[in-house]
Amino acid sequence: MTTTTGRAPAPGRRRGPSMADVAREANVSGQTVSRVSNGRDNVDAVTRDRVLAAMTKLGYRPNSAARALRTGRFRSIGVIMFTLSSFGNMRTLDAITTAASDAGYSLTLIPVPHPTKGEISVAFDRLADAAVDGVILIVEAHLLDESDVELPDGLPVVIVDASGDERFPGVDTDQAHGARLAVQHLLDLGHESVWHVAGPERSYSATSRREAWAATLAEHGATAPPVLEGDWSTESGYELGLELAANPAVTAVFAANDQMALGVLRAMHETGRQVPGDVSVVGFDDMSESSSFWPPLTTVHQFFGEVGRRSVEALLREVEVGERRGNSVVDVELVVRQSTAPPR
Amino acid sequence: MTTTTGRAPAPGRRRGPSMADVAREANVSGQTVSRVSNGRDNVDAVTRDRVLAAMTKLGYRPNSAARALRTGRFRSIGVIMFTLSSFGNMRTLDAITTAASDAGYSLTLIPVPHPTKGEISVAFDRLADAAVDGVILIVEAHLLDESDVELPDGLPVVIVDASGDERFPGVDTDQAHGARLAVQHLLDLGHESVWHVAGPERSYSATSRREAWAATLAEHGATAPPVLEGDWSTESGYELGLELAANPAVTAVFAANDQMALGVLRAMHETGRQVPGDVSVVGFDDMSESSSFWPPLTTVHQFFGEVGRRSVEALLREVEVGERRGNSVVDVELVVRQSTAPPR
DNA sequence: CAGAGAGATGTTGACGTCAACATCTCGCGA
DNA sequence: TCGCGAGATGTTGACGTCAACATCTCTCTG
Repeated sequence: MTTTTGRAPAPGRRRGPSMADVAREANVSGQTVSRVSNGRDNVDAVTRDRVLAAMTKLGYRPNSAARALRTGRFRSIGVIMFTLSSFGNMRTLDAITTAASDAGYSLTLIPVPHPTKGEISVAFDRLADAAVDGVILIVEAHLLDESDVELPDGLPVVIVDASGDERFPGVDTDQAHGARLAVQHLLDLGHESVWHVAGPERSYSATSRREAWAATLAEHGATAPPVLEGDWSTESGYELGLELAANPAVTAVFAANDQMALGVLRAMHETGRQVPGDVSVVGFDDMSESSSFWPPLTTVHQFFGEVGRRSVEALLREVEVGERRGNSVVDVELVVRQSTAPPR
Repeated sequence: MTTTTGRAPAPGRRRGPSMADVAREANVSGQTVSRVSNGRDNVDAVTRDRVLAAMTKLGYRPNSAARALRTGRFRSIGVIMFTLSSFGNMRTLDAITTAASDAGYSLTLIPVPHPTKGEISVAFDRLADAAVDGVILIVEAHLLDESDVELPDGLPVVIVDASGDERFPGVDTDQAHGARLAVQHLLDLGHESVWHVAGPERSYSATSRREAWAATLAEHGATAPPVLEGDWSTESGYELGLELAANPAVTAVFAANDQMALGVLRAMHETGRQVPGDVSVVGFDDMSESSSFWPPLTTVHQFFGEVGRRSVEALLREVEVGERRGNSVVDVELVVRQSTAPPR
C-alpha cells in the first residue's frame, strides 16, 4: 500500500493563502474574491466586507506571478543604465523610481557593466527574460547607430539623452542650449575664447555639448582651441586642468560636467592660478555639491527630475494606451556663482 | 452549434511563442523543450540542437511569470531604500545590482520617499505584492526599534548599516572603527580636541560615528565639545561650518560624511580660516570627488562595493539554501590627504 | 402581473511552465 | 536468449488568477 506522496511544504517558500482559501473562508466563489481584490464595484457591500475580513484574517496577498501570467502585464518597468555612479543618472533614476511607484509600477534595474556593443546585446537579452512591460534606456551612448543592436519585439522603449535617432521616443535635456548658455556667459564677461574639457566621444551628451560649444564660439568669431577630452571623472578633469593651468593663454574653461570642473578647480589651486581671477570655470549638471565647491561653481542646471518623470509618463502612455509620443526636450538653466568673472 | 470564441489577439502585448509552439516546430514534447530551456543534461545532443534551432527560429523566450507561478521563485531581489541621492547608498546599490545580476537575479527597487514609520509600512505593504524572493533594506534608520513595523512572513531579509537589531542578518560598515581612526588621527597630530558635525539622529550610522567620536575623545582625556547636528547635506555642513569658523577654539573638525565636510571647507574658505593651517577637517565616505576638494580631503574610506556584494551573498544563501547567516562587518580605511595638519 | 433589465454571484477553462510519473528503446551480462 | 537497468522522451495535471459566460434574484414598467 502506497501512502500519498505528501509533498514537501513548498519549493519556493511563501506559499501563502490563495484566492481559493479566501473564497472558502468568506463562503463565496473565487471570482468574487478576484473582484474585490481588483476593486470592481459590482460586489455587494456586505459581501465585500466579508471578503475583506477573510483576506485580512488569512493574510492573503495576490500572487503577482499568476496575475501576470493571466493578464500578460507585469506592472513593472525596466531601466537599463551604465554605471550608477554618475550624478545625473542617479537623479534621473530617483525620479523614475518615484514616478513609476506613484503609477503603481515597480522598477527593475538592468545593469550594463561596460558600454560596449557586446554588453548591450547581453543586456537586451537579459531584458527579454525580464518581467517588464516597457524599458527606459539611459545609456549615454551612440549605441543606436549600431544597427545590429536589436530591441525585443513589441516592447515599448523610451530613450533618455541619446536622441538623434528617431526610431524610439526619447526624452532629452537640451544639451546644446546649456552649452550655449555657458559659453555665451563667458564670452559676455569679455573672454576672448573658451577652452573645453569634453566628455568621452561615445557619449551623446558629450558630443552635443562639444558641438554647441564650437558653434557658439564660431558665431562670435572666436577661434576654438583644441578640445581636451576627459571621461567625466574628477581625476580626468584634474589632469586636463593641469595642462590648461600651464597655458597662460587660458582664461576661461567650460567643462562638460561638474565633476571634471572640480578637477580643473583643483588643478588651478595647485598651480596657483586664481579662480575666477586668472581663470573662469563653468561646469554642467549643477550637482548638489557644486554650490560648495571653492569657489562655488557657475554651472548649467539640469532638471533630472523632470527628465525622469517625463520618461515614465511617455513609457506608460505607450504601455497602457498604446499611444506613442515623439521626442520631448527638457530645458536647462544657467546658475551663475563665483567661479566666473571678467578676465584681468 | 456553437463556434469557438476566437478571442481578441492579446490583452497585454507581447504574447510571444510558447513552449508548445517550439515543441511543435521541433517535433518534440513540451517537456523536452522545458528540459533544454533549463539546461538539463538528460537530452540527446541531436534533439537539443533541434530544439535550440526551433527556439531561435521562433524567437522563443521563457515566460517568467509562468515559470514563477510554477516554481514559486521570481529570481528577483528587492531593495528598499530612502533617497537615492546619497553617495554611499548609490554605490552600495550599484554593487548589489552587479552581484545580483551575476547570480542571475534581477533587481526590483522599492522607494520610500520619507523615512517615517508610516512610509515604511507602506513600503513593506508594497513589498508583499512585489515579486521578489528576498529583500535588502538600506534604510539608515533605527526603524527596527519600532516594533510595529512588520516584515512579511517568511521573506528573507538582509539589513545594511542599521544593525543593533539581531532579528535579521545584516551587513555593516565598521562605523565605530572609522570614527575612531578619524579622531585618533587628529589627536595624534596634536589637536587638543575634535569637534563633530554629526548626521541626523535617526540614522544608525550617524549615531555610531558620534558615539565612537565621543568615546575616543574620552579615552584620551579630551573633553567633547557640543555636537553640531546636520542632515548629511553639503548645505547643512556649510551652515554648521560657519558656526565653527566663528569659534577660534576650533582647530579640528570631524564631519560625519564628505558632503558635510565639503560644506565646512567652504565655510572656512569664506571666513578666511586656513585649512589645514588653522583648522583640520576629516570626512567620512571617501566619495570619488573628495580627492579633488580644496584641499583634498582626509577621510574614512568605505568599501561600499564589498557591502553590496556581501548583502547579496547573504540574502541568496538564505533564499536558495535556507541558511541564515549572522552579521557581517566590513572594515574601513583612513585616507590621509591634505586637509589635516598639526595645529599652529 | 408578465416580462425586461440591472445587478450580484457562480462556473469553467486557459494563460505557460515544470515536477512526477509513465513509456519506450537500446545495450549488456547471465 | 531473456531480462534488467539506464537513459531519452512523452503525458498529465496543477500552480493562482481572471475573462467570458451562465445563473439567479430582485425591481420597475406598462
